[in-house]
Amino acid sequence: MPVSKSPKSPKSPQDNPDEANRRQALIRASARLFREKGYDATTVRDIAAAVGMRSGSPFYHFKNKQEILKAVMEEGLHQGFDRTVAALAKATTVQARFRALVRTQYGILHDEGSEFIAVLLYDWRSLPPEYMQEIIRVKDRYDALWQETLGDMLQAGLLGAHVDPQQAAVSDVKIARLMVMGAINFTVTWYKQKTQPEQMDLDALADSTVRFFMRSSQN
Amino acid sequence: MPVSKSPKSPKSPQDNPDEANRRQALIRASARLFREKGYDATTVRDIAAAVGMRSGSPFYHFKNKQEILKAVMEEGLHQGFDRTVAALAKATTVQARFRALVRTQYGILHDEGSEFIAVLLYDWRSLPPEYMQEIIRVKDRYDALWQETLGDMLQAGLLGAHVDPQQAAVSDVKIARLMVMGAINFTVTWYKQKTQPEQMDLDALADSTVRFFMRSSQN
DNA sequence: CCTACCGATCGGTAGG
DNA sequence: CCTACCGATCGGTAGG
Repeated sequence: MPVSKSPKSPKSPQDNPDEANRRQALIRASARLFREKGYDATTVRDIAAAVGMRSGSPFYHFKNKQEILKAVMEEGLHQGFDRTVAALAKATTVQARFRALVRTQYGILHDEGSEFIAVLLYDWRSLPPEYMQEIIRVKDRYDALWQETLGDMLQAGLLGAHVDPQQAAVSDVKIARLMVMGAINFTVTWYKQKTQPEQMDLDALADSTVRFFMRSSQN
Repeated sequence: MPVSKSPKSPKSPQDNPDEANRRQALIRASARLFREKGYDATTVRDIAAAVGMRSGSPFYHFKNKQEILKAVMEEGLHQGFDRTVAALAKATTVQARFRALVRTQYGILHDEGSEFIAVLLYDWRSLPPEYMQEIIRVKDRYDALWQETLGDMLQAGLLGAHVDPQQAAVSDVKIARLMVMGAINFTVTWYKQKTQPEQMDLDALADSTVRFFMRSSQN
């Protein structure tokens, strides 16, 4: 029995490749718009127009606007996780892993077409509470990638200003992660790419960041 | 010629103390609501209700909703500036000035009734572009307070992981400020006070932050 | 500052 | 996925 050719069942988006593509297009366009104007200030009509649909059609792919936000955040966490794992895999030393984490996070936050995590950071409050748990669970796995490397750094006395490796506590690792990731994530509020020629690019920004946080060996 | 007792001229809010009070009440209530739900998700009706007014009455004090947002941000910058200057005045050493900056900023961000700067950080995008210039000018003076102390710290080799005091460049100070303030400001996204008893209070958070960023003398 | 209201917009739906 | 639409809400105003 051949599968019907007309896409009439939105039950499982993965079933029909065309439908999955349209769904992905909606997620990408939404991420861009949310990042630019914010979730609340972005209209379903804006989203529809961005992918060449009419105003009611996004609801064929998503139950409501909040589901779109959730999908954007999930996409961001999955992409971010994958990119981070891939970057870590290529790094051999602790220092290299740290560099990889920093540089990758900047890419995740500022690369063109990579607006998902910025949306998560900006519009977390707009996510319905019943979705938060689910997102947090994925985010925890993400944070764990950092926690491990930062813990190694602390124990080797390579991170921060003057933490004594001997008495590095668990809470120190957590604080270190919150400070380092906070500093990096906060760049979503001020860093603009491709504006001026003298503008720091992401490589330079990552270098400066690593230099600020990481102790050099000969110190 | 005696001044009319009935408040009928909203031209200069400072003229009538009652009017100025109501205006302040609106700003404070708006800050709390914006901080909680975001600017877009907060209704003028919400704001009015929070101070016991009817839905149209806030427009007696403000031209429109955006003016309220601007007023909230201005209030935050002025309060923040004053608190920071006062805190710095009491500090004698560079280290003490750094501690003062960090602890004060945490208070500015998380004290009850001090939601203004958090709103500025969260809802910057919602501010009409024509107001941004004005706010940025005040913010620059604010940042300058940090820049000076952080510059001294860098030159004394007291800040960050391994910056060589001999070759500290101007851009290093700026990066240092962006990293330190970024880490602190980003706490608006995760730090919650008074939830659990084991929850770090602001003093502990400030201590951890200082310990992470500042080099101790005997290092 | 209230009453009474309006025009516009927005998320969402029915029915094909 | 489109057409056609609706109910609700929202920022803002007139007139006192």
